[in-house]
Amino acid sequence: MEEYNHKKIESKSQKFWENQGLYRAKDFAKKPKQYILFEFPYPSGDGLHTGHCRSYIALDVAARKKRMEGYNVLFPIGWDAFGLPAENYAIKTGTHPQKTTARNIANFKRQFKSLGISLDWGREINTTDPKYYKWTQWIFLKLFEKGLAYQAEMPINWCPSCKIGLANEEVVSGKCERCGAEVKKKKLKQWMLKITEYADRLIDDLEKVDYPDRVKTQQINWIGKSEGTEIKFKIQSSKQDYIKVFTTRVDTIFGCTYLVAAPEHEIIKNQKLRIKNYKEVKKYLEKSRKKSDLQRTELDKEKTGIELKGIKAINPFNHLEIPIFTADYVLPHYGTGAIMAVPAHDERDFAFAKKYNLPISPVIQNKEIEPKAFTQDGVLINSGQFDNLFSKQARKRMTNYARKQGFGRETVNYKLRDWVFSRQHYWGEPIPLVHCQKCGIVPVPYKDLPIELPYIEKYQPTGTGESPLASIPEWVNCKCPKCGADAKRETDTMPNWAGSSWYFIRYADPHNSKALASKEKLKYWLPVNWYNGGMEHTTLHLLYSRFWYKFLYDINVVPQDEPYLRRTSHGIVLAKDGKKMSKSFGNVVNPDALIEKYGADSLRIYEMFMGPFEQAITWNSNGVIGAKRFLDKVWNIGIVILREPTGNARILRQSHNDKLERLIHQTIKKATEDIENLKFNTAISALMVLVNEMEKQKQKQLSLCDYQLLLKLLSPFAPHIAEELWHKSKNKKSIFEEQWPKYDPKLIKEEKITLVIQINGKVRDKIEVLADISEAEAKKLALKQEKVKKYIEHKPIKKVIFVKSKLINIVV
RNA sequence: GCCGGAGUGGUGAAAUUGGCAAACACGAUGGAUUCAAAAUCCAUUGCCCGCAAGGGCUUGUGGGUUCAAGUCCCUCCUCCGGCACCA
Repeated sequence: MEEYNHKKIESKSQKFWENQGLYRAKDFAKKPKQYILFEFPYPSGDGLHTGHCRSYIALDVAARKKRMEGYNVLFPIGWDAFGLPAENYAIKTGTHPQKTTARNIANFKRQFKSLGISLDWGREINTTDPKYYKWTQWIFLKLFEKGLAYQAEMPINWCPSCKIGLANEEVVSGKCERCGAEVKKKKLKQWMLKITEYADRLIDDLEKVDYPDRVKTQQINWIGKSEGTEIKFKIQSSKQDYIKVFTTRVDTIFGCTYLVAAPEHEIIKNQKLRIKNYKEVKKYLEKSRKKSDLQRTELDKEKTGIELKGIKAINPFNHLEIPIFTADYVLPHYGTGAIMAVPAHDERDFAFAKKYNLPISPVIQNKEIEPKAFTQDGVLINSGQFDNLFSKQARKRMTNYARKQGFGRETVNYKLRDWVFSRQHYWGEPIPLVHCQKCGIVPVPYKDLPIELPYIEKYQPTGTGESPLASIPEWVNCKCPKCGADAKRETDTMPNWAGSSWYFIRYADPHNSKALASKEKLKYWLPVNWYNGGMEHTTLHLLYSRFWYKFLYDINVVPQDEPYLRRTSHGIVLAKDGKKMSKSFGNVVNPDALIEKYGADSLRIYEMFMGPFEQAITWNSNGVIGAKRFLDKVWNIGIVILREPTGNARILRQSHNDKLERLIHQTIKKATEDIENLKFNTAISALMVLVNEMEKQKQKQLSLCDYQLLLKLLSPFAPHIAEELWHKSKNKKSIFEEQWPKYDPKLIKEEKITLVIQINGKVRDKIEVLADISEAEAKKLALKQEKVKKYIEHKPIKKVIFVKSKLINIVV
């Protein structure tokens, strides 16, 4: 057996494909279209690692198969190239992000090509290209025009020593990643997008699409719609002040023994003079201000809080005066920023009440509340006129009552918050707005787009929290588009998510300078048929892009209101140490060396064979050896077959021996279905079984027809070697212009099967029988078997269970 | 704390969805080939008892349903992923 020369073959096939232009998607072709998409990569300086490759290869397998099935396939790529690492690298080294990015893209491109991914390079896009971000800015202006973009004071992470705003990622346990200083919150005016306006549609329309249940569940939970009641609690001996709470359990309100307000709640400021322990309260507020939301979350084991002494709230249902606390486990941006606490029927309240020795009064009948709160629905007690009602009914009546009395109403809350769209960074799309003293905020006219990022030499932060753009007067100073007076540009840029929220739309028509894409082309290509990406993007990117797509649908730009018909997600590839592959852990496996040593086809086969695609898996480079051996086998069978004179009867024969024919058709079925269902690993193992059988028969029974069928089935996985062997068997055209094989259901059926004989559910014997044997016959045969006789002896037969063409179970 | 997913040989895993547990690979051991090695080929490879024929056990734990459970139901344990304490 000889090894095939993968280096020679792979570069030869790659050149052939490039010359043929095989993977270029044709606009408006008559064939049915198929739009296959993976999340476009951020071109980092580390290049691709074997973890990235897995999902690209998987979609490439799908794309290649779809082409052979007669589809006009769009399989595009681009670069999500704005981002923090390039900017930080620029601050450190002075190298312009544009240069770094170009260098990284060239490296990624080389790697994609060396893997043999069948991308349409004619549609490559780059989010940092002004021709592209012109349309990102255009979409922002449309959002602004429709009132979906607004400004609000929002806190950012602020490092007082670096004098720079930090991303969450740059804050490591409350400290600045670079200098270690304590990170503070700093309030800044930020641009926000009203994604909450789309919350209901983002939930409801999930019904229209084919996403895995776990993805749908995550999105629904993230949006977190909950219907409940808002109740006003008056402050005792205060005319105007009150605290509004939101609750889904208004039925338990008679058990409310205290209120908790978020540290940011205005009541603390408003009642400052009456709060007797204000000094201590202030200390608590300062402490909690230093914590991120995440830290507040992490500290759940030790719930902290402090009573606002001197003021009391009045429960409007039973007029009891109850204490008010502030605690940082209550977040300011959910609901009303304050809660009513019912320790008897809420676990968190229960723990808090125990810690601070607060009364616990049950209002649901006959339920144990020790040692744990009873949190389910039940029949009300100690609730005045609402006694004996069941929770569900009580919620309705009590909400109605509150509305009539004017201290409450039915309301809906979402966990989802509006999208903070401003970044104080250089390397992002400039927000196309102008601040004019006279006219206020003025949008840049559409004809003046794009507002290009100026090319700068210094990336140092300004120290004021503004983006580095603020320190370029030539760029900042401009004329107001409305009145012509001196004005200043907005210096905030957009987040990374902006460009990635609509890139798949641009692939339909990437060079259009008149529109983000032409209507006709959008109609032809959209929506995306199959979108694969990581679970880590299920709640942010996926939701943001669905939001933008719906908005673009509303303003009549795109033809549907859902962008992706089918979403799948790959499991991450862990490094040998069981951790995520990451440069900081130093555990990254680069595909280049593996391609050099074993070839791209072997790497591809292993990546697909290593385990179930949707499950996380640990990388092991040794596995590539098995894949290489498999391909060597395919190569060597080919050598034997192709050496035979073409006139040879055996070689020409269409039909061969029955066993092989059956196996071939079974393999076609398995491979076809498995690829569609992301079961690449079992598709390959089926191919291995077929190849092992062909190997045995290569000298006698195997025909060229059989072998070519194998090559077609193998071609999506190992395209280079399949193409080469296809050409060796006197074909001029590409194997990818061939039809995907079809199986004959009649030929799949086994004639004979092994029938399992069980006695009392234990396997005792096996017999070869015709596949369609009847129960009576099977029973007769089974009872004749020596072993069976031995186990039955003289015991009476109680029952016989017969599963057609599988087993017979005799119960004695 | 909440949500989601998963626990099967030395390793990655498979199991037609309730019907022969361990397919297909990696690794290991023995043999062939070789001056030698690599590569390749052949054989063995879940565990226990047994010289053998053969028998028993086995899918994180404990229980249940069933003629039959890796698969369904309940208990507990462990690991992975996500998170913005969702009131």
